[in-house]
Amino acid sequence: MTADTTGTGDDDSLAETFWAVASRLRRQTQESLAPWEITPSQSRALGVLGRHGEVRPGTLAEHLRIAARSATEVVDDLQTRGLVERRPDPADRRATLVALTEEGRRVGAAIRTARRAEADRFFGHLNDTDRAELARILRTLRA
Amino acid sequence: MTADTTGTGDDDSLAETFWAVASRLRRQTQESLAPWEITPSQSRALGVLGRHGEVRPGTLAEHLRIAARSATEVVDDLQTRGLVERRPDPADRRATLVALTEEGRRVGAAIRTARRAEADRFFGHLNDTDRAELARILRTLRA
DNA sequence: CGAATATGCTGAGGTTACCTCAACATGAGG
DNA sequence: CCTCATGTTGAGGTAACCTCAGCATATTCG
Repeated sequence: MTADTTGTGDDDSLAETFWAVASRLRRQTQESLAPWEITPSQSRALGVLGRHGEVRPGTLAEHLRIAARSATEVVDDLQTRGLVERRPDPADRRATLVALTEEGRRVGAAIRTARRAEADRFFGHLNDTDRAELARILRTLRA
Repeated sequence: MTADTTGTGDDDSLAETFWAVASRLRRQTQESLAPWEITPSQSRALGVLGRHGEVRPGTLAEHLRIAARSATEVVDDLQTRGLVERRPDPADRRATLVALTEEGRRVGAAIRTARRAEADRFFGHLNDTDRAELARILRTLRA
């Protein structure tokens, strides 16, 4: 994974600055993930599972915005790592439910904490007003 | 390419909001690139070449922050599309210089314009003060 | 009810954008 | 001129996606 996926080198418009910051944040986030040897995708999946409880691969795929087939793969990986388990969906015998294992819950929580700490560190360089301003402005851009 | 490469699903801290915005911006940028059927990497390379004139593949790689070998590939692609050409480096017979063709210059400029317009549209939802604030705050985060 | 059709998962195999490693040519310093 | 460094590229690998096809089950409808 490299710096700036979006096609901008090093000049200086708002967009460029934005991507430069994004790149820094991504790098830092990635490092904070390293201790668990988990890929971003996997971590994302853990997040979804933590928030939604057991879900079917297809649903997971929607949340991750990837194809259903690809979710199967992510689940496979997490399963070999012992972080999730598959069980039959009692409501539909075609389907499978993916659920966190005890270990998965533990790791998921640890990651969430680490990520939060790391984000605080990152945005901690700002004073409170700036942080609030940034949040407000970003929220309007998110729409 | 998917939404949020960094492993965060859908909750609501500053970081999450930031990535949500990033994702929107990336998507939009990508669409604005579509007419040229050019990948983000290639567009990045065109940008570097536009800014630096002729460079060696190795130098290009540094700017793109990818391995030298991978730069060779990007150059190959641009060359088959007729956007760049390779010529021997008169100063060092091991080396090659990569330069924009006329067409490459044309396309590069067009892309730059499109990208700029698209960024204006994106950040245009903000009023002038907010835009300035955002720029300032992002610049401090870039450090 | 039974047939047609839709849905959920996954095997097989492809693509893209990277990577490393080794080969080869040339440059530079002792 | 011999050794070591440097620049590019062939060969081959990987991660994270993708589509398409197949199979099992569910749902709908005549």
